Amino acid sequence: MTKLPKPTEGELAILQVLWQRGPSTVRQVHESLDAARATGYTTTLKLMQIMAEKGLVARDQSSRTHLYSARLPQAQTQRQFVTDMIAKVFGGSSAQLVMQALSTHTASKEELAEIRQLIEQKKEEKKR
Amino acid sequence: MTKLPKPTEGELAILQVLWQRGPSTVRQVHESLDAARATGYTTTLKLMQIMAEKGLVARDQSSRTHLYSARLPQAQTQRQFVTDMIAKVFGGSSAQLVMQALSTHTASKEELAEIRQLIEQKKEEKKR
DNA sequence: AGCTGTCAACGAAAACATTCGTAGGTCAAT
DNA sequence: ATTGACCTACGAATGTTTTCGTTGACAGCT
Repeated sequence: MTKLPKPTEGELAILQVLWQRGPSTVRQVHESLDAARATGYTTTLKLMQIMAEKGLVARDQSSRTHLYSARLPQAQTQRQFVTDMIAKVFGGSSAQLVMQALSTHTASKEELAEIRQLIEQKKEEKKR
Repeated sequence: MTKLPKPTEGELAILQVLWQRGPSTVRQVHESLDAARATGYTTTLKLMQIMAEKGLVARDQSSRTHLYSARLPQAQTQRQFVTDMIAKVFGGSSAQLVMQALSTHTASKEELAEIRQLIEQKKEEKKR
């Protein structure tokens, strides 16, 4: 298993769509992106072709309009970015990242409860 | 007030040093970086000059060896990156980012307590 | 058969980021 | 006054990412 490269910004935007929609054609992706990125169709196509080369996406060529799907699980990519960011922006402190995220971006009551539960669990683990 | 551009990777590494050390010369920054980045002195210099142009750092030219300092508070930059990342990698869900960070990167007991406290506070706010 | 709209492929330009060599200035010690 | 160490400035090469124009193929319609 060759390690896949870290997606660039543009690639990330595409992955986001693929994760959300599941396997999609270039046109579908391009249209989903349209709001966020003002860019031509061939740009999206090219990017997706490059991603296929890199192995970031799988491509089904059986019909004329190819079907692309993400090869990386979303969670794994998220982990990669979080790790990177903790090192590069938070000087290694994951707690600082969490605090920053929590204090500026409010979560719902349910989410807060979920997070709290995770913390309790972590604390239990510490005791042992 | 002109909005400052998002720092690139290399710039971030330099900012990191400036935040930690306070105002520093190019040499000091370069030496601090040395472990992490295998790059020549003039590369660091150039990067810092560019950052000065962009407004990311302030430069005191009064003595021959210039003194550079970060113009952005660390917390503000962290906020910028977190916000960006929530949008681009977590599809807008801050809670997911927090969960991801907490579950893969363990924090100390004290930090966990601190985070928990912040959550309790948030929950109180929700009630009102 | 000829037209039209849609597609993938490709190549090249443009934009951006990183790297370093070289030159010229200043300062202090010899 | 010359040398050597150290500094900034500048310009150019390299590398990476993004962008798009053009081409040729295919499919459906008239």
